Amino acid sequence: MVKTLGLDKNGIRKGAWSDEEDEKLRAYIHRYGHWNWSLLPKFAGLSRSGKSCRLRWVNYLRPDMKHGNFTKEEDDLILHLHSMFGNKWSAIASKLPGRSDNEIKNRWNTHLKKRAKDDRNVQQSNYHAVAMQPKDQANQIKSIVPEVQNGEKMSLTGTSSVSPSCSTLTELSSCWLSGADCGGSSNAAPQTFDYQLLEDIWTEPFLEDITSSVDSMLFPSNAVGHDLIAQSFSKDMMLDDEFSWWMLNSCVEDNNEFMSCWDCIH
DNA sequence: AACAAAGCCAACCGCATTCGA
DNA sequence: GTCGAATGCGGTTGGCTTTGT
Repeated sequence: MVKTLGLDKNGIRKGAWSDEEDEKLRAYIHRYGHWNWSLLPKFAGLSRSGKSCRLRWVNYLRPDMKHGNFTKEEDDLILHLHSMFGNKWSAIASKLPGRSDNEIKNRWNTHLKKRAKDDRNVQQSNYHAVAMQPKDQANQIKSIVPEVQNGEKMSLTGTSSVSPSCSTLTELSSCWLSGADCGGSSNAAPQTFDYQLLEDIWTEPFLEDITSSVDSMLFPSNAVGHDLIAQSFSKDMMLDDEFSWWMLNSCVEDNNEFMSCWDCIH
């Protein structure tokens, strides 16, 4: 499971850490802290590079580290955060106390990447199911939602805040299911849309699938996951903060701007 | 039982960024 | 402003373990 032990040309040890080395590093940092990673190994009596010591501490020896299997809630949170941050493992790790970026990265590559791909496929097939519905059902929806028929942009606020700006209900569904903004007036502050109204409209069985897909895209599928996310974000950003969502929405078209926007909201 | 393939994860490597002289 | 050292980050590797044949 670990790389074989060896020495490089400078006599620096490589490969798996022994219990003795762990104890030396732990004891040293406990007493003096990690004031300088480059000099630390010398003072701690370790034949390791500073880099290696730092990695060992950050990924394994830190006292607040959790060891063991990931919970479903943690998996859900990683999936959710990865959809926002991409491969920004340190950013994701900062939202999961006790887990290192390396651990999360491994978790993603070995388990969650496949699950995320499967989820996307499910969402796409739901979208196609909607697109294949008869015209009269689409007209029925339009007749109930005059704002949509008139081509006005709309967005969601409230407990399930998200603010795609779309001109038709189908377009709106498409945006939700793909996680994309529809474009248009993305720089405008969102108008409000009653989520309850949406539920009243979408009473047909096929539409129930959509609403659950939308929910699962916006949040992980279980209540505990919701709590975790809420805890994770509560310090930095309120999910139902309309301004925050508007800012994110207006930046989300440009991934490079997204991160700076995220920092800005903080 | 023996072997191969896939899964898993600790650790390494190289690059980017930050910091201090 | 420049340069080198230190630090941090993300991608990749290597080898042990588990599973399948």
